[in-house]
Amino acid sequence: MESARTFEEEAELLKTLGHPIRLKIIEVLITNQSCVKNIWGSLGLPQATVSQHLVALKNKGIVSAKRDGVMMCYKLNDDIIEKIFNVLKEYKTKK
Amino acid sequence: MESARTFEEEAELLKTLGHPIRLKIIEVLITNQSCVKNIWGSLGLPQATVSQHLVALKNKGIVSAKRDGVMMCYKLNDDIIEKIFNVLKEYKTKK
DNA sequence: TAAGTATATTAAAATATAATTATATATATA
DNA sequence: TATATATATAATTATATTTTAATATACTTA
Repeated sequence: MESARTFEEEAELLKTLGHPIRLKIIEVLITNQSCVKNIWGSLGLPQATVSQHLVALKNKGIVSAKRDGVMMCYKLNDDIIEKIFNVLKEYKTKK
Repeated sequence: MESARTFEEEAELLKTLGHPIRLKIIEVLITNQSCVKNIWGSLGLPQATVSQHLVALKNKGIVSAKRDGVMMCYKLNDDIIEKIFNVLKEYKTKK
């Protein structure tokens, strides 16, 4: 018998995705994997801010990182992120 | 020409969905529309808690309410919610 | 209209999250 | 080894969210 779902993990995932900067980062990573400098450079955001959001994404397993020389290269871990992102494109606010 | 997306609204939507109680409420509403008492009764949660989460969901246009006598009947507003919910079912944490 | 039921609102306290600035670490190269 | 570059971490401050309890409102029916 299946016990009632708690949705704890699913909520964590959505909550982590639910930040404008993190969505922008994900948009970048959907196209290509990318190093940190590339991300903050293209988004015009402070390095530390981006780095902290990347930590948040990594802690939830949404992205993973690999060192390449001086640079850390981030990529999306799971197809599910792109799927959610695509569903989101249909979204229009109804106030 | 299209200016860079801010993802403000999308982030708000995901952040609002990203709470375990609200996901439970949504799970109930995917099956049937339902009055408040039904929701807090079946989830075993305080009335005020459920009521406040319903306000949050309504403010984002995720649910809408209609009075039926003493009762307020809530339903999901947008297919997109069920789509996100379905994508979420594939999700397994990678720590 | 009084009493009961269903729901909403408010306020307060606890906790969590965010941005900024400063500093630290790791690697590469002269 | 000294220096530059890329990234991470920490501390601080500001803001937002969550929960709970108490109270208020709306409707129904006797």
